[in-house]
Amino acid sequence: MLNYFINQLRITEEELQEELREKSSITTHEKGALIIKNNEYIKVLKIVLKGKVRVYQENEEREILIYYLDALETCTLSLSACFEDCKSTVNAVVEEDCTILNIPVRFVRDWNFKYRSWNTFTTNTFRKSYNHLINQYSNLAFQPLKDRLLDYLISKAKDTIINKSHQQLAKELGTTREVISRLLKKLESNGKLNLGQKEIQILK
Amino acid sequence: MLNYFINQLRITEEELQEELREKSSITTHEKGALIIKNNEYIKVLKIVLKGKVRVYQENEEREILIYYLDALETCTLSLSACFEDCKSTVNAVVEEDCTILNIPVRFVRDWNFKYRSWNTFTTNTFRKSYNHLINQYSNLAFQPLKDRLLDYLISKAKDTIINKSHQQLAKELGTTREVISRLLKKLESNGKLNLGQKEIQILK
DNA sequence: TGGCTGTTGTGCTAAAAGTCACAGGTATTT
DNA sequence: AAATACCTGTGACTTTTAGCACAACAGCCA
Repeated sequence: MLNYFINQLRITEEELQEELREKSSITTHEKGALIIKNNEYIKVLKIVLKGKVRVYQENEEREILIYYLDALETCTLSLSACFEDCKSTVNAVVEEDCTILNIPVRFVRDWNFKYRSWNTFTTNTFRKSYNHLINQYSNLAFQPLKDRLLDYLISKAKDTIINKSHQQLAKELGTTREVISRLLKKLESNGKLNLGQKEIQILK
Repeated sequence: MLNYFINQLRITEEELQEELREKSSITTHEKGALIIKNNEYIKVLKIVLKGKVRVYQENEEREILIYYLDALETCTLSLSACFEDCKSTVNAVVEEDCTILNIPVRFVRDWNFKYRSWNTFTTNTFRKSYNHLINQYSNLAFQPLKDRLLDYLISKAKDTIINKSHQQLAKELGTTREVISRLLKKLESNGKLNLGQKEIQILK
């Protein structure tokens, strides 16, 4: 499992491979587990080896999705915290049973200048996340909810089907259930999708 | 001017100081100049030494502010582009006459692993920008325009006065002029501010 | 002075999004 | 089968934001 990570990230330095084996730990978590909590100190960098994690902010009754972590992705906010002790401003919950690589923050910082492949990894993580977030931000600013909803469904559909309740969608898009239900109905009558019980099928 | 930058960023490596002197150039721009254009290739990293620059995205008639660059701040999107050739997705316009340090992208990338102080600089730039953007994003998602407007005015006020037209504010917040005019009137009658011609005074 | 441009105020209307209330459906558990 | 929890649909209403139209005023300059 760790070797998979080392290969995928092209970590060629023997010494870093050794450090990773020694200093990191691997944990598994079941769907629904809360693995990062708002306002708690971040002590380890979490990298998803397998499964899926949802990272979101909450505000009273509302939530908004920040990003999903898929296999081989890293929580950028934790990465950021590695360079300066700070508390988390987000929550992370397991969406699909997952295996996680945990690296104590002090090593992450040290390795950044010590190993070239690690430096590439952290830089790329920041870059990708930053670009992704800019897109999210500008969609939120410019696009009506209806469009954001459809885009979101398309991006999340595995082979055209999404198995999420309206309530879940509402939370991820930062709105309320009724609004989503109505928009979905409208999209259905426009022939964009079919609605079922906890199932949405994108057409075409 | 360059020495000021070198000092402020604690660039202690003699060799890097030398490279900076050799390879970067300094340019000056007047208020209103467009120094980064959407959809053009990014060839140099721009660091503001003096003055102020506004970075924004546009979408037909609307705009939305991404960030302001003040003295010693760096355009994070250009920094990101240094690690992979790509086009700009934003515009940058000079708000206050400014002096800019330009560093060709290839050096920025090379220095990242060569000089520790440069590595610290790029990492911190990413971190700060990422955190800032997360905040912007979550404000946009959770706060009504009225609150975002007031927060924005407070953050932009030099000694309680802002000299911007309603139209400008509307653009920076991604909305329209009439909406801003009305919200400002409401804030005025709630005793939060005083309105004048191209002048807003925050009270208390 | 008069014309031009940019700025601000505001009435009216509409669209988008959110809130409340309630009805009926489905799935699971006991 | 009954109870429970979740899920979906929808009417009626409010609030927020947007769009159009037009009036008034300020600042500049020819």
